[in-house]
Amino acid sequence: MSEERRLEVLRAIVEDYVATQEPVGSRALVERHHLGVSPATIRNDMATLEDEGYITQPHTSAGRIPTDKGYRMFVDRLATVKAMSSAERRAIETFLAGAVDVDDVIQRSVKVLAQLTNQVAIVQYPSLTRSTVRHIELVALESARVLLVVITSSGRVEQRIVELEETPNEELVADLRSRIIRATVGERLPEASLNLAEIIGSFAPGDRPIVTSIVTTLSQTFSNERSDERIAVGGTANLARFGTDFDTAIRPVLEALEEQVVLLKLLGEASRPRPTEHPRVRIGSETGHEGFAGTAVVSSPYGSDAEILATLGTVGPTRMDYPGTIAAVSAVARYVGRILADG
Amino acid sequence: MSEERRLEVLRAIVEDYVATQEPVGSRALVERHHLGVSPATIRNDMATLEDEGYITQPHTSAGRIPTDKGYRMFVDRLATVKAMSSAERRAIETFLAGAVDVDDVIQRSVKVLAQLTNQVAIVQYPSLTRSTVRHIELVALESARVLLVVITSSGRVEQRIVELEETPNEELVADLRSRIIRATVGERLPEASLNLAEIIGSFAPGDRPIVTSIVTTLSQTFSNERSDERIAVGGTANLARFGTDFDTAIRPVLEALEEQVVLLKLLGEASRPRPTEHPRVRIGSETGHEGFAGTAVVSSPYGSDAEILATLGTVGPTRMDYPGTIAAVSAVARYVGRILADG
DNA sequence: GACTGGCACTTGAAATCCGCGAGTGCCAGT
DNA sequence: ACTGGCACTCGCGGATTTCAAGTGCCAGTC
Repeated sequence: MSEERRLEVLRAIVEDYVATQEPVGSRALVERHHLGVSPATIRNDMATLEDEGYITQPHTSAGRIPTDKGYRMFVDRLATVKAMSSAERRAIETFLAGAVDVDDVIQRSVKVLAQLTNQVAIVQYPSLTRSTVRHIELVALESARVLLVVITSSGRVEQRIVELEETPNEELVADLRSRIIRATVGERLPEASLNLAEIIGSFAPGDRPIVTSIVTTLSQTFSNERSDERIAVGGTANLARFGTDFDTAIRPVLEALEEQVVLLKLLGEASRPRPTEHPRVRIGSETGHEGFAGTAVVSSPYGSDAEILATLGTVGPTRMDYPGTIAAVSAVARYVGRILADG
Repeated sequence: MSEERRLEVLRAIVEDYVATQEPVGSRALVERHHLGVSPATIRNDMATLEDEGYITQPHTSAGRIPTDKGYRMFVDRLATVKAMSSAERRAIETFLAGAVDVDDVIQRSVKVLAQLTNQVAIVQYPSLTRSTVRHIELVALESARVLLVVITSSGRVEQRIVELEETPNEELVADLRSRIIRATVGERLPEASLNLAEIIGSFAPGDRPIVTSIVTTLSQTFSNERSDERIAVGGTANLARFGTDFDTAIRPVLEALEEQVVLLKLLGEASRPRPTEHPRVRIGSETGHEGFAGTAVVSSPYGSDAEILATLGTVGPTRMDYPGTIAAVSAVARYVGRILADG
């Protein structure tokens, strides 16, 4: 029996199972896919595939369903790339282009990704640590308060209000402002943070207290882990597709979706390994998260050629349309990256 | 048979049903609550209560469960207020006080509210239209771009970048900045928006194009509906409590949670009617949203004494712990209001 | 008149049983 | 290497039964 046909059978099983959600038997297989052989032959192939761990039967008298290993094989070697239609591409592009600010871009990305894939979509906000400083503004407010505004290359704006001991005079603020700008604009945030430390020394000792508290607050803002953690989630209504048993299938995912830490782990590792062309796919236990049996994550970094801003992706049942999902994630990542890179 | 005892029975039924999630029969009732009468007597009361529409039986041979009308009666006249323990109050307060910015306050509120109530929590961001302008800053960026930053009384910061035809000179920007500040600071956003319109005329015709595009962008920002629509949702894993049937019980709620419009309607109407001390409770059809049968919303406006900033609340099954939920919503609203009012 | 004990009746939920059919593995034959 | 045939397995759906919780009502008591 040929290795080649056996893989063809595996592909057929995955496709049918994804389409019907039901275990697929040898008869149905030959009927729907014109493999030129009889059911009995297929049965032999299936037995071998089962021995090799690619498929399994839920119970003796049922058809086969793919295992995680089976899906893995499908994704790696069998799936044919399914490009988005140009109409779809244009729809995504114009929908995203209509956004008014970064927040809006992210919101729209989540929405469009959820709709395209019929899955749960998650989009990480552009990372701060990976962006550069575009501009910084100091604004003296009433009663010894100063507002700090930081604009990053990705268009994100962070602000912070500093409470001072005494109201600083205008020249000091102006001076400080221009020095800060000189020291940080164009730098990546971690470097900018370092440069800031040196500024303090250049001021008269009398001004030090004020300068120090402003600079340290700014520095904290640059290295703020929390703001790296922002993530938007959408399409949770699609959780229905995960299965009927709430407690084993749906609940764990819902809980994970509320734990940014978990989400970040799921997304964060997407960018690291071999820089694949395609989005990264993790199936079942590959997600490294228990309760995610039966769940697969498709994720892709986004950004410009020069820098990766963050990651986005979808979470769905392992029995998903991989080619379609991969295409959608990939397309959305491309457009979001393009839009946010321009600012 | 006394009216008084009948209401006592209703209260007992609600409490037991909320606790056990199971229809409650006459025997169980007399056992758990020391009403000094026999099951038979209770049965008579129950028959009457059923005639009056406060309770119903799912099927003939089962116990009774409260109807929406029954819950309504319970909430209005039977529920005893359950204050939060001072430990709980302190926990809420310190947790919320740890927030670094408005965004963080909202995130934390959602989290704490969801945890306290074991329900889905929703918190609306402070409304723009109801706040006043605290400060406005214009910053000339590179290449004919100007950054607008608006700080509102509630601490929210909105920013927008304007692309101009040509780079404005510094004096113009400074002049415009001070006039804008004079015209808007301290005003509510809608009024500020009106005042802005008058500014344009006071500039030399040559400067009009630049002034106009800046001012109109600002004006749009003030009246931006979208930013009023921001809502944070949390505790969706608690949806499990809604019931076991995903499609009829959980799905509709999940879908509603993704539709800000719906959420806003649910929350938005909380502030309008008779200004009750307590949070507003809407039960089942009272939510005015189909698919919300079996669902109740507890919501409360928050803000300072002077102004209402926005609304927050929880969504849960009608069989919820009303006293506890009301207390939690009320407490969180109070603390969030206090924190955001200070800025 | 209000309450109670007793009793016949209803009815859904859980347990049990059964037949059907899809699907399998294996074997002998081409 | 493939195929047709066949005996076998076994879960699912439907029907049937049992069980017990709960009710409504009535006659009797305080």
